[in-house]
Amino acid sequence: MKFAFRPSKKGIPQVLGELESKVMKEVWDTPGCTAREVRDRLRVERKIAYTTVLTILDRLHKKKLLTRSRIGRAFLYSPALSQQEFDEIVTRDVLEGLLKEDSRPILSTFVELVSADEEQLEELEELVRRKRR
Amino acid sequence: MKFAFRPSKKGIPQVLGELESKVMKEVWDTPGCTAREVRDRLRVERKIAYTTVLTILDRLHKKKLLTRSRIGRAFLYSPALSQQEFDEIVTRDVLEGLLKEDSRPILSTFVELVSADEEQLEELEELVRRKRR
DNA sequence: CTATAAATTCTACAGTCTGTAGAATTAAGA
DNA sequence: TCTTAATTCTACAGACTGTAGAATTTATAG
Repeated sequence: MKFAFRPSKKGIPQVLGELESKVMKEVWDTPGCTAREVRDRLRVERKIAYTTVLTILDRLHKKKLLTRSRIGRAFLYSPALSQQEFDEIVTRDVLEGLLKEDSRPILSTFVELVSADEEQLEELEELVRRKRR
Repeated sequence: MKFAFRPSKKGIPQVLGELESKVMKEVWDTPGCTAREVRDRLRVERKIAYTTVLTILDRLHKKKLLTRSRIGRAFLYSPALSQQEFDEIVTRDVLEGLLKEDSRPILSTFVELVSADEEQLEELEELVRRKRR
């Protein structure tokens, strides 16, 4: 995968477009669904053309985020990765991307941010301790 | 600032375009320089039109990454932030962006990546220890 | 075996971002 | 005032995303 991470957004839209994110969400919720199903579920929220959904599904497929198989005349779309796997890859890529730079300031900023929450800091401490032995 | 972070790139281009990055670099190297100076220095590497450089300087100015003041008919451009400040903001924004999500997997991926390097891990441990008291 | 309905594919346009640069305009100094 | 350097304006291309109509393909009902 090769993506841009938008820190100002929240959730999947940090990495995909808004509509792409919604479509991924639907497919994660219902693996093996058809374009029509996705379209119908998005329709609940707002008007959207069937072919718009098709285009997005196709683009996500080209990005290798969805797999598909033909059943009769329709495609069934499924996620290529679970959302957990996806999140994990994003986190890993972003952190690796950051750590290409001089790691000092990154470590210190990370600890600073984490320590805004006492529990997080304890968790971090525990993780470090475990690694250290 | 509001930017996209491209983990696959290295350095400033993780956040700015390639040419924008080079221009920023020149201005960081020589604060208070003119467009012509920047253009001349980029020219050493490859052919580039003066107005192209002007456009980039103007865009960086609009993005508030450069300040400028008029001297005679020309603008003098200076960085709005030192490169250290810039890097710091990027790191902070990216990490804050990540930490909007469930922090558990982020902490654990972070520790995992950091522990690829013994020294980094020690540094992290020290930082955590210091916070904990 | 063919017509119809459903599905896909193709094509296209808009808006944003970045790279690129010519044309027009402004203004300093000789 | 004229020349020339500098800026501003405008524009286009390519990537990415949102949007959707038109054309084409295909499954299946009759």
